[in-house]
Amino acid sequence: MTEPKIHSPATPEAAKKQPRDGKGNATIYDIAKVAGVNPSTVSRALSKPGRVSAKTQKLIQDAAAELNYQVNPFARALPTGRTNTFGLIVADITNPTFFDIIRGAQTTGTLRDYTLVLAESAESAATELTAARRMMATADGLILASPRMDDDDIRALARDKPVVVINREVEGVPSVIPDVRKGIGEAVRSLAANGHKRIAFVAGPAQSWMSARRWEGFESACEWSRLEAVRVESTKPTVDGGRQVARDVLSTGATAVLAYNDLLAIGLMQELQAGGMAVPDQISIVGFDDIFGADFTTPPLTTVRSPLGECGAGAAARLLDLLQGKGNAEPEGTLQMETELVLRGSSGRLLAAGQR
Amino acid sequence: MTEPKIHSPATPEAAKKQPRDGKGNATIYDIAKVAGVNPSTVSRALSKPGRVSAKTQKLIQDAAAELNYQVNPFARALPTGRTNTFGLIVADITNPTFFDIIRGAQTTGTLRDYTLVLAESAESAATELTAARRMMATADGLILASPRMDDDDIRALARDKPVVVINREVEGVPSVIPDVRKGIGEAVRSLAANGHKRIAFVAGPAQSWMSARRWEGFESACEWSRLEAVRVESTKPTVDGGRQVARDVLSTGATAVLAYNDLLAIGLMQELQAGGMAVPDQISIVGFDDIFGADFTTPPLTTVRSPLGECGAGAAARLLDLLQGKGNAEPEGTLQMETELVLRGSSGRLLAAGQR
DNA sequence: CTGAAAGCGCTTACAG
DNA sequence: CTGAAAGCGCTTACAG
Repeated sequence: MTEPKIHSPATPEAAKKQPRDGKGNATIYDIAKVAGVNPSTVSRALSKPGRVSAKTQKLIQDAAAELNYQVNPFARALPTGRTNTFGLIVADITNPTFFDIIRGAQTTGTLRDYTLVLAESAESAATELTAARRMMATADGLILASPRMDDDDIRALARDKPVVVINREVEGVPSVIPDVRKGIGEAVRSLAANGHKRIAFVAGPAQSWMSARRWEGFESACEWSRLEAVRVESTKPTVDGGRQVARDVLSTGATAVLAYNDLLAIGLMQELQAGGMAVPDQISIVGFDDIFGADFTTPPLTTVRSPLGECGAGAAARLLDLLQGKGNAEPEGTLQMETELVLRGSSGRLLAAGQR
Repeated sequence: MTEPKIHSPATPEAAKKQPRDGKGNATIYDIAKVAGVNPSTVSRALSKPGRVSAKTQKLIQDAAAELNYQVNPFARALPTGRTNTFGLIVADITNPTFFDIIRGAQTTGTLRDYTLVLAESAESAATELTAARRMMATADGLILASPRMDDDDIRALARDKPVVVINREVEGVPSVIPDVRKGIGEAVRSLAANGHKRIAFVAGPAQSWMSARRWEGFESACEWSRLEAVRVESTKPTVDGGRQVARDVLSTGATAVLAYNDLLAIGLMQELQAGGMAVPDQISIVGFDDIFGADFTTPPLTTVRSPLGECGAGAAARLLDLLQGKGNAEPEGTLQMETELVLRGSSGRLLAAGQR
């Protein structure tokens, strides 16, 4: 009988890796050999400290350090099904609204030893769903920021693995949203205090969940302050959309306007100024979100700040709680983050013609 | 003899997963059963089409579709060591300079069936190295955008797996950088054509590789156009840093200034305007990068556009070529992307006092 | 072209 | 507390 042939079909890659830095990647078997224990003991020592005697623990730790051991995440993921990874899908990676959300999620993820995987839907519900499914295969859970897909798709995903939604409420799925009331209330009261009587809201996309909330908040705040609220539709929530809506805003006779978002507000302000109007002397403009660059304008934009970073961080915390079995108390509620008015130069008292 | 006991230690997770959506996750074994072939044939059909007869291929494809099969990326990664994942580390996730880089990398990654994993170094070389090592464990390769760590650390990483650097040149490591010459040349010629004689460069961080390149380009462009080039140091490359440097800029007597980046340019413009100066009538200001918001200012900022999106896309393409064994031709060279002047309102002809 | 088998590097229920 | 063993779901060299 000859020696048994050892197949090592998966080894060509390993063979390529070996020479890379002289010592290749150590495995728990290498550690076991050095420490003189069984590989399963090494596994226990490394993955759940406390289940192993202090002495062996140290032996193993030292061996691991000596060999410069790094766990192989795939090998770990295969039997457990967990990857310590969570996904975040945003509608548009170049939209500043999402920057702080990304950072917030990233930061709390890293703090809790989770890695963030980011994808973008390019504002398409179909792309979003594809990306989500793809992520579901590898990530432990998912955060959807301002998702475009419909509630049923979101619920279907949530049936598979934990999902947290930002900027939207979906029945049965936990969510984190900015509570617009406080910020809008402050904005409207500030305008009222400056003598404005009729103020306009420039709405966002018709299907936007958030735009509807903001309009509601606006209406009720105006009612409360006894101001006349008028509504103007925009074509798209961008700087360009803001420019296009300027005529309509003017024709309402409103002396102050709250825009669905900062981009609209900035475009509107640019167009009005180009037409010779003075901001805020002739018209006050208030944005929404306090995105990066909101203070680049002249005058800098007054805006209702959305706590986007906190939303991202809150969503991540929520998701990780779910993954780690905490927070069973209120797994499906909505977490509300407070908004606040950031008073800058684009809003103020109306000046009579003679004062200008 | 009793029935052999079957240990299934790794199954509690699977058991938890099963009920989730009624049918659990199908494996190649399930497909094999349905299609009536061996699992290894399924594997071949799914991972390298063409190695299997057309008939079996179809059989397998249909079974996979019917079972709604999704590969398990971890199971695939374990024997092959590949994950179809690449990492991108940026210094600051809220710095708009990186937005387009991220998007560019993301887009070409998705196109080539790779997933982007994003991390942030928070401007710290140490954090950056930690994040990089961590990513190296799971990703197939790495892109470093404006890395803060030193050349040796980068080379050490590159010894392990393919690495591509953006916005910096590191000997022995492939890189993608904007070629500043064309854009700066255009900017300086434009200023010269508008009658400026002495122009200032507001430098970025002393250790910044890019700032040094931009200053060099500025100097030689000025020499070519026979303009006097003066240099002003800034404390930090932010809007605030721009404000602080205004006095120094004024004291040089320059009538135009090119700033290391748009943030500095915007801060500088705000401070000068606040001091009563007219831009561009009394002083022209040109930024660098064309970040989001550069056109929010009044006047909108003239700037040298860096093709950041293309840099991200180019770096990703380069990395994936490396991973897929292409591009052996020039594995270590520098890929240069062209810059260009974006002429907006903040630069122009100097007006004599009487004309203002 | 296809089957049978070994192996990737971990984790964990089962016995001591 | 620790060892021996099975299993996670794939891939691929080896034989037909």
